[in-house]
Amino acid sequence: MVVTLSQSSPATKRPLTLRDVSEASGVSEMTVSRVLRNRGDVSAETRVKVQEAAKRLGYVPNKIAGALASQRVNLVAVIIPSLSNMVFPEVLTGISDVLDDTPLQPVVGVTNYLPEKEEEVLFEMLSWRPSGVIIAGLEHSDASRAMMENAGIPIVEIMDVDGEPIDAMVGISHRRAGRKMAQAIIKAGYKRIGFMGTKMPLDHRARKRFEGFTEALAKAGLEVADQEFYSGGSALLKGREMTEAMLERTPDLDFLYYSNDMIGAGGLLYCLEKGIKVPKHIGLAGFNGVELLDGLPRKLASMGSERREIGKLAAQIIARRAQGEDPSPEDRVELTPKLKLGDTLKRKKRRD
Amino acid sequence: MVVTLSQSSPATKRPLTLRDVSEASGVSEMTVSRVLRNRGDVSAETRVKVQEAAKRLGYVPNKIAGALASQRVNLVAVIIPSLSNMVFPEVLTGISDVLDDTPLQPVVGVTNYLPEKEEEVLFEMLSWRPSGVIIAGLEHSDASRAMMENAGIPIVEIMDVDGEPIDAMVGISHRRAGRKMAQAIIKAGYKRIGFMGTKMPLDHRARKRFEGFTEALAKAGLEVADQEFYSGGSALLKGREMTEAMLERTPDLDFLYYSNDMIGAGGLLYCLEKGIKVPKHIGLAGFNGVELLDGLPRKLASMGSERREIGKLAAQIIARRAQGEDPSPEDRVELTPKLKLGDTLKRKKRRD
DNA sequence: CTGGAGTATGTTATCGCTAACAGTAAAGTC
DNA sequence: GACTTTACTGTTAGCGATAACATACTCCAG
Repeated sequence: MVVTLSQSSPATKRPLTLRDVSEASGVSEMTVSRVLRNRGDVSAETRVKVQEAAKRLGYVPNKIAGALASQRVNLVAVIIPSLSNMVFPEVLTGISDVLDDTPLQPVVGVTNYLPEKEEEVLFEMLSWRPSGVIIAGLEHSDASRAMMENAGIPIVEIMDVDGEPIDAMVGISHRRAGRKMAQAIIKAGYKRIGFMGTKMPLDHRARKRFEGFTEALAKAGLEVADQEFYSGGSALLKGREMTEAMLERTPDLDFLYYSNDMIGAGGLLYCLEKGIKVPKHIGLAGFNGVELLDGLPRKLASMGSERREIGKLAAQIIARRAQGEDPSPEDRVELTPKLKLGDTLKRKKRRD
Repeated sequence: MVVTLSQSSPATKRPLTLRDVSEASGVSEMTVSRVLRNRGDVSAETRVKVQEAAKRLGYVPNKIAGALASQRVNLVAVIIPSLSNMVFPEVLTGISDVLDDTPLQPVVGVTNYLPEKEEEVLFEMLSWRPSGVIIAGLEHSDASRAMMENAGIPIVEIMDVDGEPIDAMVGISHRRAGRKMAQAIIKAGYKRIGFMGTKMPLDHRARKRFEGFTEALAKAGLEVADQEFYSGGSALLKGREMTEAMLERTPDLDFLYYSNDMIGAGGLLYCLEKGIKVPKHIGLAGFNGVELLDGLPRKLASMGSERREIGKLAAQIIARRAQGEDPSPEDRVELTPKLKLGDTLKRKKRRD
């Protein structure tokens, strides 16, 4: 039933090598190599001859061998905690945008927020001798740090700037972001504030936001009136459920701060459904400024985390270094997250 | 300010090789190699000695060299159209789940739905001589097909089964899925049906669903009463906007079929907001069965696309083949998408 | 105490490609 | 016309690991 139409396949199962192309086109392997990499002088005539032969045979160069011989690997290791949080694919997009204009290629590794897994992935990646590493976060195991310090390649730690980087760094201050949001909330006159977020032992950025948040509240003589943490599951649903539970438990809350937009959106939908007046009766805010929010009935207050830009800048640093540029102080960049009040945070001071 | 505590680094910038470990531990390179790969007989004594030296020096093996020498590369190329559509990260999760228990490692390439880009990515990936390829879709350029046919490695085409695979295949029939949804809609008694989806020249699966859908409608003497296509932007917002536009243009519609859940959710939120009675006045359905739906005020009718399972099965095929197993007819798997009526599709026949 | 079967190591020859260096012939320079 | 320079092509020697094949040394059976 299945018709196998094999290409002008050389019958032999052995994959093609430079030698095959060399023989087919009557020049040396070296010349073939030069044509295929477009490097060095080759006469137009032989160039065509070789290209034809390569195409006809269906030759695919062996980068393994090429990399070993040239001591150059055009890969950039990108290590992130997760793919299911849309934030990271967006960083990747930024990285790709930049690397697409260079010979470099991103290779992604996922750690699931586990330091041991990060160590593993890092080791695995470094063993391919990439041209650089882009890795989320500033917190790493000792072994991971050591590996990166000794790798002799550019390392860019992204997303976060609250800490000391190994080499380069591009991100925002999550502590500052938390503070800024707290200040906006306070300024709007809210007083009884609830917090919802992920269980944070390993999500350092969420933790730092929370710390900054409580710190700024404290400065204003306030504290978080209730809090709840979740892990796993559908974030939108969790946001809804946690909001319900919290409002039941602590009915006098007048503001809910969510550690990410997804649970924030769940909370918002819940409030709208229950007819709770937002932002008058209860104010809401999330974090990240995800695109999804644009489609909600009401715009959730949030703070952009600049992830696309972070990806771009990180990739640019790697690209520059790969071109031989030296490390510079400009390789440590702090971006400023933009506060968006949306429709869920009052704009003027509450008259009370 | 920065304290650089460099490992007992050998001062030299030159990366470590097997020889360094060999010298440090007083045995041959071969023995070191054996210890590090845990292969062949080595005395417990030397094993420890070598491991210590390797750790002390911070040695990271060079897989480039290893792969070249052993002619084995434990990478699996995974080629998908996009990362921003949550569907694909979920497939990746399935793949990782399985490959984590093997020595194999996924490497992801993204094509942005462009055949030329697919060709590029494929070429790039194959030049690393991976142990297998998992690629979305059955439609590829001639050059891409040729490359895969000649690569001499297992190829698993995923997501779709409406077509002839190069080698293995795991997916659902999108044509059938479209038909099935149409039948459910017809059975529920809806008659004036609108369709919204992505611009489809290159999204073959969306196209097939639409074809199956219209085909089944035709069989019942119906046709799509209105349709609209979008591209780019926030899907949730697009869903909202398109729904508004369509209901304005064709007010007598009684059902809206969305080619994915995200725009469906946007449409649902719009309808709820406008007080349109769902599913009585208007029925709604999407496609994919994404987790997000769980958090919506009303559950959107949808059809699961089994993507996690697809990823798993595909990875299992590659893993088996990598172990030397021969191709088998079981390597072509059609999964059955499950229809979920949710709260937006009437359950009984309309009395009219 | 000789031989065969293990263990535990070392040696040698690639793997497929590229850097570096060597030609060789044609063209340009003074 | 001898001497560079330029344009092209080839030769040689690795890159850093592993496969495959030695080579020692045990240990024990017969």
